[in-house]
Amino acid sequence: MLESTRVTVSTREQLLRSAARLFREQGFHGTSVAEIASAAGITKSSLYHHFASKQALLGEILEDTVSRATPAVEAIAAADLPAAERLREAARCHVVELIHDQDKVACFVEEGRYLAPELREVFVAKRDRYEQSFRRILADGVRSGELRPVSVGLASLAVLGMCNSVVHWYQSSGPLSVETVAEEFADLAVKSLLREQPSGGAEPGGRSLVGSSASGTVPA
Amino acid sequence: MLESTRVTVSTREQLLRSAARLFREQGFHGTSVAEIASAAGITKSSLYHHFASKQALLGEILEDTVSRATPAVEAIAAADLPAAERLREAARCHVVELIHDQDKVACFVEEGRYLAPELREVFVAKRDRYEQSFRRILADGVRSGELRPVSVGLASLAVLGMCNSVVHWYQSSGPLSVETVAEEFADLAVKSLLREQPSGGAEPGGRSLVGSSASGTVPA
DNA sequence: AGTAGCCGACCGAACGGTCGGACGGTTTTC
DNA sequence: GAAAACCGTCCGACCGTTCGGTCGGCTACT
Repeated sequence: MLESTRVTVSTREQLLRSAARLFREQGFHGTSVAEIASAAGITKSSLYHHFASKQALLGEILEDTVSRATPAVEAIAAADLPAAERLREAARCHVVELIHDQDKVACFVEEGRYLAPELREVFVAKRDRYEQSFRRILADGVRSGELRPVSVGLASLAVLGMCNSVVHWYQSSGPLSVETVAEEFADLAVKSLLREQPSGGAEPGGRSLVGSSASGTVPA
Repeated sequence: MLESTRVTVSTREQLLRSAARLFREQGFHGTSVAEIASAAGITKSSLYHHFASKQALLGEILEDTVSRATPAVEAIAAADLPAAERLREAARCHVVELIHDQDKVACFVEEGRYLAPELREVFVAKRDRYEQSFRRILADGVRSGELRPVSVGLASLAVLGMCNSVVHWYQSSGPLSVETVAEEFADLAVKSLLREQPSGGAEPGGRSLVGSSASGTVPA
C-alpha cells in the first residue's frame, strides 16, 4: 500500500486549501494564481505543475465538496425513518459538513457559478442531485401528511438557503459550537414544515439557547 | 419645477443599473469598467465623469438598496402588532423588495464584502441596522412568549439567510409570482418560530401551493 | 537516466484609471 | 444681437500594473 496517512499534507492538497480559503475571502476573480501559490509556499510556476488552470483548481474544490457531502445526505434521505426526522438529520448533517470544511463549501455555494461553461454543467448537475435528497424527504413528508402541504421545490430552496447562509457568518473562533448551530437550524427547518406541534406544552427544561442577541457578529 | 419624471433614465442611473446587473452576473472583480460603460452605451472614459471609481459605483448601488429597504422594515418592526404578524410582514416585505430590485440587492448580499475598507465599515453598519429590525421583532416575540425561546441572533440570521437565498434562484420570467414566494417564505419563517400552532386541526381548504417539484429551476 | 517538483524570466492581454481635448447648449459680456 | 466664456458630457489615446499562463532549466530522489 503506497503511502499511508501523512503528517504533512501534500502540496497539492495544500494548494486546494489555500485556494479555497482565498476564493472564499476575496472571490474567485479577486484572487490571483500567484497569491494561491504563495499561500501554499510555492511559486506560480510550480502551481501549474499540479493544476492545469485556475479553473481546474476551482473545479476540484467543488468536486471534493460534493463527493464528500452527497453520500451522507443520500443515505439519510433513504433511511427508514419519518420524514421529519430525516429532514432534521439531513439539515444537521448539511450544516455540520458545511462548517467542517467551510472554505471549500463556501466556494461551492458562492463561487461555483464562475466555473467555465463545460465544467459548470457538471457542477450544476451534481448540485441538483444533492438538493434532490432534500426534495425527496420533503415530498415524502407532504405525501404522508407528516409535513404541511407546501410547495416542495420552494420549501427545499428555503431550507437549503437558510442552512447555506451559515457559511457567511459562522466563525469557529466564536462562542457557538458546530452542534449548537446545526441543531438549532435543523430545528427551525423541521418546525417550519411540521404539520402539528408534537405536543401542546412541555419540552420541560429543554436547553433553550435563550437570549444573547449579538451571537453571530458578522464579519466582512 | 425643473424636469418632471423622465421617460429616459439619466445616464448615471443607467450606469448603476448596468453595473448592478453585471456585478450580479459576473461578480464585482469579474466585471470590467469598460463592460459597464459599454452596457450603458458610453465609453469607459465617460463613466469616470459620473463616478470616481469602480468602488464608488458599487458603494452607490449598496446605498440605494439600503436606503430604500430600511425605512420599510423599521416601520413594520415598530408597528403595534403581535410579533408574529410583524415577522410575517417584515419577511414578506424583505422578499418583495429583494425581487423588485434583484440586481442591486444581489450586489448588497453578495458583493458588499468587496467594498474597500473605509466604505465597508459604513456598509456593515447599515446592514446591521437593517438586521436589527428583525432581531427586535424576534426579541419581542420571545419575551412575550409568542415565539419559541430560541436564540434571537441565530434565528434572525436564519430567517434572513432563508429570505436572501431567493436572489440566487428567482427569475421573474418563471412561473412563480413575487407574492407567492414572499408569502410562502414569510409563512415558513413564522411557523418555524411560533410557539404553538394556531389551532389543532383545520385551516380548511387553504390555497396550498401543493406539489410541483421543479418549480425554481436554478440557473448559474 | 528518469522523473516529480520546483523556479526565474518572460509573454500578450486585460485591467483600473488619467488626460487633453471635442462637441453642443446655455450664460455672460460688450 | 453677436461674440466670448462657460459647462456638462463624452471620447480616443494612453499609462503603469497585474493578470493567467508558458517555457527552459535546475535540483533531488529513485
